[in-house]
Amino acid sequence: MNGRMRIGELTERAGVTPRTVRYYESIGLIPPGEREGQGQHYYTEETLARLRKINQLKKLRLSLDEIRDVIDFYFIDPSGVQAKQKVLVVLRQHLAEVDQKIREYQQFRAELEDHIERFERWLEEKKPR
Amino acid sequence: MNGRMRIGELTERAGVTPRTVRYYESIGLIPPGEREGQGQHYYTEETLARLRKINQLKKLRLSLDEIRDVIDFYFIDPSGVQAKQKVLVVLRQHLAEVDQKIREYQQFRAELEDHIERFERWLEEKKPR
DNA sequence: CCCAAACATTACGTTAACGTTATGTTTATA
DNA sequence: TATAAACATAACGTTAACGTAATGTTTGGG
Repeated sequence: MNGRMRIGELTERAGVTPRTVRYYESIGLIPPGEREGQGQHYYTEETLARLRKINQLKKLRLSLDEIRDVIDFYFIDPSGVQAKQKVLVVLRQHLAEVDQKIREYQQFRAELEDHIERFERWLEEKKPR
Repeated sequence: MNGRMRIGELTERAGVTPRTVRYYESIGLIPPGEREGQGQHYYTEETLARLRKINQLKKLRLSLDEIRDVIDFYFIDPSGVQAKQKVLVVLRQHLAEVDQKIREYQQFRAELEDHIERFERWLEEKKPR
């Protein structure tokens, strides 16, 4: 609950490994943990929240590239109306993409069911009893 | 229509590349084409049928590993019952996975809509005209 | 016999997202 | 102060399904 944690606490609470955190830092997905001089890195609650949001988006099969395109909009706190409207545009676009993916999966699901039914009917006819 | 074709005819009729044929040979998905001494390979109609069956299963999004688990039954078991039962198991498993993904996407869709609505309400209150 | 296609054989490349050593340093605690 | 646990860094490894040179050999037609 502190604002300063090391990588061990961060990764445990986020459910990722240190390797993942460092990889995300290297590709600019999360900000690098601050360090005092040359030693270890310290991370904030906001970075933890970012990691959790990244995990959410990963579950939706977004690539890290795609996540990088949208992640900031979840954490910028737009002071003005224009900023919020920009966020809205991105979120709506995101919604459209998710709807598209849902349609694609449902289409594939239908094809799968069709195939399964055909297999079942074939087996029924061949082996009545 | 002969029983002896070289790789060019095989790949053209199967709709794959020579690289694909050799890769499939290397992983034991199709039998290696016979050769006279040291020269070129000759393939049979059965290998062509195998390639076409592989393509069918790939359209069902089976991995080559999964295909290798079932492909032999199409050509060894004359009734095809065993093969179809095995394929059925794999297809049902895929169906369950797809259903799970659809649920995840719908959950995320709901969260997104919630987010969007909150933004819209904020903008309405702040800027009612 | 000649030559262009077709074929064969290596072997490195590609993409994404980290895992896994290997080795050395820092921190916290007794 | 000693030392174990935690941390840092570098670099090679992994998965899937082939693509893409690069180089050499075989085949069929004229």
